Amino acid sequence: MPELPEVEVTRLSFADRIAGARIEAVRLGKPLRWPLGCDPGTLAGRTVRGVRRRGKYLLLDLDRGLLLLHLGMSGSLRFDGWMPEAAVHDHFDLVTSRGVLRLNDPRRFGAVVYCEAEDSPQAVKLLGGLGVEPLTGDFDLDAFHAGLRRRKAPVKQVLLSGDLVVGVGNIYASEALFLAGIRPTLAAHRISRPRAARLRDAIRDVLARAVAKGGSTLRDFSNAHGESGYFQLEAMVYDRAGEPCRVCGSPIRAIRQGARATYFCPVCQKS
DNA sequence: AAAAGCCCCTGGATGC
DNA sequence: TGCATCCAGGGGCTTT
Repeated sequence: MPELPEVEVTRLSFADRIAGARIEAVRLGKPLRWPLGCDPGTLAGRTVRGVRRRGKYLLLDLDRGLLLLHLGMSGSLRFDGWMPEAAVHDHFDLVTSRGVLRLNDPRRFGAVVYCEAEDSPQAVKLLGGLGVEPLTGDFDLDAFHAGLRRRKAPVKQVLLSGDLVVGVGNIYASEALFLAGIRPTLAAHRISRPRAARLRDAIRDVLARAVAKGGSTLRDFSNAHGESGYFQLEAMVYDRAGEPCRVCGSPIRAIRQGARATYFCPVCQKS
């Protein structure tokens, strides 16, 4: 479900409220993708310093150690002073002095992992191979173009892999490639420098606009306040197979790349 | 090193 | 109405 915009919108919706909170208890539901990695009881008494994001991971900094949170395909967080009894898909509660942070995740591809430090083996295994953050000054054109040039896979797959640039998932990969006028099947190494520049700008643009719209709510995404996003209404191609291109009117085409749907306009994205 | 497949899991939509 | 099949916003791991 959640790509960079949804994760960032989630972060923004509770980071200020949870900063400074004292952890009182941890409640676990059904197992998530990985075990917590520590005795839940040992977290009581620690303080949440703040919340950062790296790619699609959220990092809850504690006064000692940190919690890595991932929302997988179907996860969402809530943070509230009052929380109802845990329901079927509520699998993690962080009970704090300022409220309960709850992870709801029907498919359980998400995870909450405790690490002693950001350079601990567990943290490095999960975060170490990640590409650059697209919304910072680190998203350098030279490095991006050089990265594309050494990959022969279709550019859509390279964007999804997350080892060049992070946070671009299945919705925003299709959207960014449309904005850049690039066919998703084009081998990454065949992208010229000017087109790489266009693609970089398109990625930044679509992600930033999606954050501003509260992310995309396709079926059930909501931020930690329970509010939906609206960017799906502005999608140019995603989930619009057969519908007219918003620029040229041609029917949007859907194909399959690596078992995942890709959408593009055959006219606006000639190559 | 890079690419392709597999797999984790549940629920909703579709088709017979 | 019931049941089978396919699909879904991710990504780590194993195999080529």
